[in-house]
Amino acid sequence: MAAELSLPAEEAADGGSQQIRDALREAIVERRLAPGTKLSEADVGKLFKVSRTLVRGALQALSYEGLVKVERNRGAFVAYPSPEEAREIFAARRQIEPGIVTAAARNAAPSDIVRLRHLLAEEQRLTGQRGRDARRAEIKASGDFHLTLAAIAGNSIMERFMDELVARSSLVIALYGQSTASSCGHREHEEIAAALETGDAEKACRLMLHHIDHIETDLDLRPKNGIDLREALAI
Amino acid sequence: MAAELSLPAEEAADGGSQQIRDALREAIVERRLAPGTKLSEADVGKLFKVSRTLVRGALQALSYEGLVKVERNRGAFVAYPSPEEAREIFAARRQIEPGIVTAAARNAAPSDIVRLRHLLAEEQRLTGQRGRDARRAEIKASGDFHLTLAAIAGNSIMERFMDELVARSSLVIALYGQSTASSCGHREHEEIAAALETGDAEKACRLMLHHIDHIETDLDLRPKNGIDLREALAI
DNA sequence: CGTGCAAATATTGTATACAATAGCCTGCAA
DNA sequence: TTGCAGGCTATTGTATACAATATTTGCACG
Repeated sequence: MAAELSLPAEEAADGGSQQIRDALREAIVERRLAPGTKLSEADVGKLFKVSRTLVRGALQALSYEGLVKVERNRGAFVAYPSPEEAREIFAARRQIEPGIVTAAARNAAPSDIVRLRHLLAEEQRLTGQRGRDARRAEIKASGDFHLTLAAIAGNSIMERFMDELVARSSLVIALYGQSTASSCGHREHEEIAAALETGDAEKACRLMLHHIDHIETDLDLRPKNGIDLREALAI
Repeated sequence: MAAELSLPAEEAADGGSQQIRDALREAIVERRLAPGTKLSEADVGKLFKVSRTLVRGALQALSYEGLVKVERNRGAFVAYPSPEEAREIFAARRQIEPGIVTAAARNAAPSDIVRLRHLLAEEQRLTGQRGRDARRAEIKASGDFHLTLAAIAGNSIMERFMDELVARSSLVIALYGQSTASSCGHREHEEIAAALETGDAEKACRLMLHHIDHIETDLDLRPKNGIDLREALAI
């Protein structure tokens, strides 16, 4: 019933709850777990061979970043963002990302540019491939571009905000994206990186805003009513 | 040992953990709980007459918004933001709040302006009073001004981000604020509200940035070494 | 055949019990 | 007196047990 969830067995210094959180998060962001999927505490616990206590902690954590919706006495579900939420997510990105790229343009060291270039190359490579796994990896790489920008910008708080927004965007695209093409225009990422390389913050900013617009334009934020039905039964 | 924590007994629809979280949050933001204070699970549990389970949930939640620091096998402490963190918090606010006021200027209905005016009046009233309680209430009112702006802006995600930033700012001011005067220049809030009332988004934006600058200028972000010492022993 | 109630089942909410780790205190030796 | 060693206590980490709440199933009745 539950999708396959690899447990990487990589132990961090923090509690085992963190590992569950990370595994679930990755599965959600990479869209292996569909929005609306129920995450039963007992089931997840059995998968990871831990008690419900730890699972609860992980689910609660994920609910704080909006990836999981917990309903009292009903359980946890992979978030199923409404069109309204989707709009808010992208509105938030439009408010936040210009500041990020501006700061990134100011801070970027040559090594940062290299890092970005590597990401873009990887993304490019994956674009050429076929198959579900390649698509997943591409989704991840595409998100990582934005997250790397946030890291370069050098404000860990903003970075965390972006983390949440990118993850939730992935859910939204999974639900409302219509173009068969990749999640994000890869070409636009390249242009942004180029602007950053030349230190042209203003241009990078503008490109980023266009980029976000393009992503959102590709969404079909419904009149669909099939969604509501499904939401009613799944959530 | 622990400061007095009122439990308002107001039951929300959500779990009892939420009430503990809210009570602790309020105590931290209003500076009744000093940064660095240890929050023992057993002690807090006894205060609220609940098991450690719920307390843990609350503490974990607070750690997600940066108000509490949880160290593995050591326990939870009221966050003790470093000067570096303080700078990041205000940098984030400078990146976020202009967008908020711009959106607020666009969205503000007359009733919103009324709400802001009420807040300002309350703030004004409290400024005139003396005593710790008045000071606490003033801190809260000052923060509420910024939060209300975020609410008016109409993006619940940005609102949550601001929630976190305002709360953490309160901690920073508690630690590094030096002016005996109130936390925030009250006068500046009034000017921002006035700009909003006339729909002058550009002006409101500019005033907000100045306002944030003023708050940060009032901080003494150390060469102090007493802080490090205290941090070493308390955290 | 459909509807509504009721017991049964399953799942979550909370508390408690047990395990593991950290910090402290005592006592001994140099 | 100082420094270290060892166990001792206190606190957190995790698992389990019990309680409360939803959901489902089955049956009776219209």
